[in-house]
Amino acid sequence: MAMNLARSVEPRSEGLVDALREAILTGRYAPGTRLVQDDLAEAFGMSRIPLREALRRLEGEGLVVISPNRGAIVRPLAPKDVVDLYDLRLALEALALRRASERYADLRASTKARHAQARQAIAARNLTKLFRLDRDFHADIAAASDNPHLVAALGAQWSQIMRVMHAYFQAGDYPVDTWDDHEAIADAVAHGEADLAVERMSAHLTGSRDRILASLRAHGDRP
Amino acid sequence: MAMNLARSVEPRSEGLVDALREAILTGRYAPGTRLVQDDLAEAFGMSRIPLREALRRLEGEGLVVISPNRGAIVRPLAPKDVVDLYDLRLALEALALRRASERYADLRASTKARHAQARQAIAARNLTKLFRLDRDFHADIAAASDNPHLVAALGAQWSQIMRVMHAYFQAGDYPVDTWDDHEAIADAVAHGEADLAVERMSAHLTGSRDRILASLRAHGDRP
DNA sequence: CCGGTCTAGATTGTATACAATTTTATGATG
DNA sequence: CATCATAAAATTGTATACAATCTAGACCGG
Repeated sequence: MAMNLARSVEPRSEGLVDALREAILTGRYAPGTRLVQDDLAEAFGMSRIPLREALRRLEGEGLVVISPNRGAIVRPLAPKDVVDLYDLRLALEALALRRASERYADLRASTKARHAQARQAIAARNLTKLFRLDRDFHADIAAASDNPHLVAALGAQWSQIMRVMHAYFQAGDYPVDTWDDHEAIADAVAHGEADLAVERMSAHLTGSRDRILASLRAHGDRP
Repeated sequence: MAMNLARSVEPRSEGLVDALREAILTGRYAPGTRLVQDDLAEAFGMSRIPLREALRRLEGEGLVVISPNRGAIVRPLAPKDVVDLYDLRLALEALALRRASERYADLRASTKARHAQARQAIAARNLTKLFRLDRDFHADIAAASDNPHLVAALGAQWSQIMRVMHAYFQAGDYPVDTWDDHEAIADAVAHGEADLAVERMSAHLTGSRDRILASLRAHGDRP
């Protein structure tokens, strides 16, 4: 019986993947960083076996590059990646918006709630929270598309863009009109106006991208 | 000084990933199949350590699902996946076509060459070769987009769709007008007519998808 | 016959140990 | 000083062994 409410203890490598991914997305392990197995294994208190499996997992996700006999590094990022990623992202977000609009998905309430939270987070200079709120909006749209494969593709994109932001952003750079944009997009979706929603998303993403590229040029091209 | 022309012997797990992926894409390991580590390790003549790493890699690619303490299975496929995958794929292919059209990428020669090869492959009933020729066309468009992230996304899609085709196709079902479609699309791209290319691609993919869905309904819903 | 418990077998998870390879340090040589 | 050869150290790759967990079947009371 004892029906395992605590859920069988997950294998070491499970939580490890999440911890490593988190560290990579937030830039604690910056692009290009060498991931030495002995060091990481000691840092996480386990042997290299589960660690290596976690690295392979992340390799499959595109966050890590592994060269035979030479080890793993956090996948590097170049300015062109920013352009390419946003180009791809817009195509994915547009599809998600169209599918969400078809069913008049109403994300207005949750979007508004996040807007309020964002104000607090801005006041508290809580950048981590801002990232999470931003992600939640886009994740909601993805979920509303009712297409798990699209959700996965957008998730992969988000990971890369998160890395870009952490690599090229300074805390102050977070655009304040993000949350107004979100509300405008949610409005369009709720009214089934897909084209309008896509147009607004396009402006939103272009602005975000250009801000990253500008801050990149300002702070030096050598990230 | 013996400069390693033979390229350092790649680690066991490298070739293994390719071999496993191949087996999954061609349906030799059908969707839902349990991947028992001991069996696979023996089959490939190695210990479970490199094998497990290969499975993690494929998990990251979305080809395999691993449950803690219960093992890995080939990721299942449902009819809805076919719809979702093609929906996503069209968005990706459309983006690739637009970028390729911007630079008037001329894929007409290689496309025509493949058309000729396809005729031979059809005569020889070489289904594997047909798949490869089909993939090459779409890979060429992806490459012409000059966006590695888009290439990766399309590659992931192609993997899943390959699985679908092998799961739901009979040898005879390969649509013969595929190669005419390809030539028409390449023409449009070479003339920079992106909208036309996308329209043709849309028709091409819709036809392909519907043929899969039909053959699915015909041969029973229990793949 | 049904549902539940228990144990044996099968299977996965990981630490240890060692082999293979690459990188770094060293010194010899021109 | 630059360049190459060589040895030592660091690091990755994998087999073995064993612990942890799950699965299947035997058994039993109802």
